[in-house]
Amino acid sequence: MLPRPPSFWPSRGPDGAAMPTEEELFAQRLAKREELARAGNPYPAVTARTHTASEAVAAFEAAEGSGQGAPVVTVAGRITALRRMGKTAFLDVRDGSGRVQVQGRADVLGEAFELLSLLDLGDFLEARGELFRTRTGEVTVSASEWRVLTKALRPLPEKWHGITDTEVRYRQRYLDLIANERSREIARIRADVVASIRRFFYERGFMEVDTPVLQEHAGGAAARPFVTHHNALDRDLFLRISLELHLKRLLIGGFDRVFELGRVFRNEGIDRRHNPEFTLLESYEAYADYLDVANMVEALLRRVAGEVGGSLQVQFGEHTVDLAAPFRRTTYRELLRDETGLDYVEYPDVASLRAAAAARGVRVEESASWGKVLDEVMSTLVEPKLIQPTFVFDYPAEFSPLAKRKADDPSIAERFELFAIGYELANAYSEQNDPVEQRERMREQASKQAGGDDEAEVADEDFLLALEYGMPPAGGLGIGVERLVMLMTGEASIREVILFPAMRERAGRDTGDDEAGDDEASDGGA
RNA sequence: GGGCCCGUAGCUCAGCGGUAGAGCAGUGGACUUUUAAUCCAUCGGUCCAGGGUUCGAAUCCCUGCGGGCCUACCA
Repeated sequence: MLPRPPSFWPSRGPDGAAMPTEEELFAQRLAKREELARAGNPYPAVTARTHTASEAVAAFEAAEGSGQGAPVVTVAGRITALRRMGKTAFLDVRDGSGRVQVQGRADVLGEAFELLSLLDLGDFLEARGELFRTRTGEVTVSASEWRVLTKALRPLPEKWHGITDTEVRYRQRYLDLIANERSREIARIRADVVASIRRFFYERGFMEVDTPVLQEHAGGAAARPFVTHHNALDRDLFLRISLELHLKRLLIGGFDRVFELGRVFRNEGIDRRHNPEFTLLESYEAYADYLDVANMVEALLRRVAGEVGGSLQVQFGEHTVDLAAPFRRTTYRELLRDETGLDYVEYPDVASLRAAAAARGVRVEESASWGKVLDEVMSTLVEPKLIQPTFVFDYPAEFSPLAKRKADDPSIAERFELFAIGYELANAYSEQNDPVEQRERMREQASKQAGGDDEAEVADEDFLLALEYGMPPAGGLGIGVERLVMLMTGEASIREVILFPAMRERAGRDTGDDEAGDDEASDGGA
């Protein structure tokens, strides 16, 4: 359960009525805050820190090694443990670099020692003093002076079980980060993955760009968009579902290598693998085709894994994913035939294909198109088996409207998807740059949409106009960053790799209390 | 959307038809080298919400809210 908002801030007064525990804890800390304020500002703007926690420890060890005197340091951080024992106290102080112990002694601190009783776990503290090593060997700051940098008003999660309630972990991620080392580690790995991706593309001469999130048409993928409204223009706009069509406009504009790491939004369900907003990496390279892109993706994954985890053998559950060996390469038709015995060229119409799918236990909606049925067979029967990185080349052109057809077989698109640990990691094409063909394909999709398929591509006339000016042949790539991070961390849920995953709206707060709180607030001046 | 599981103190959990519990945190006390400090004492509950069954409900039933997993949907 979540803490309630401090609607009780206007204290209910010392009427002796039993206060709820949480409120009582809050009130105690508020009182300590007041008392600290009498001795100085409990929220000063500047600190006099000279060393991070880990720097302080290192400085002492260096001095020790060279026989110099013990350094005097000022450290600052959050109090994560507090051991008071009569006339001595030990505090664990944690900052972004790590932890350092601070000792306070009555004979050194005098009156300031008594004020230590106003400290709680969670407060931020600054302490200055000489470093020494305790009897148990720990490098410690012997405080000659200290002050509070931030008084915390709510208690931190319990010190060794931490916080496990998944809901609280997601809704109050800061508590999760305080309590759970693993959550901090995942966040860092994600940051490292993104940084590594950027370095990779920079080194290859790609330019990073930003394209609009609010769009007239949400194109470039098949997904339901979010709709919003622009008041001044009095017009509905869509949140983008991909980056594709704007990046291609940049190829037309003359930038040969562009990429974007951008948030996209898809109005779909939420589950272990899907979050309504997620980060997409897309890159476009002129004068390259999808085979060039495949080679690049392989290099990219190795690079990221090497930089992030140091190993090209990535553990995922019971599986070890090997990124070092050349990735398996197969084709859509061959893979499907090998895994299910279904050769789709033998089923050119929906009815027969549907029957073949049903014979293999795959059932689809009545309205499903030929491509949809095929995709369903693939994703339920084949994709989950693709644990090791596997390139699947040459998708049916039917459901690849933005890809170029193969020169020797127009029923096939120059497209590949890369799979690992059972799901799609990357999707790439030799990009369709024939404006006539592209217009036909988009119109086809648009009629599907008119026919009730609200996830079909929309015809983006502005994009088609751009295409008519000529786009160089190019290889394009899309990678779901969260899925890549899941692979790199071994996490099975996308919510673990998104700091603030989408959650339902919180339940209405306890009846009556909010109104009462508001009344008190509005009556506050009376 | 469907199925299963969960919701008890600030945190982690026990209790599962008969007076609401433990550890940690808090408060008071002892303690000048602790580090899950220790020891003594103590405060703390809308048992998610609403309805029902029952002499009696945290416990059983129904509904709702929130969460998790599975499934469906999902380029």
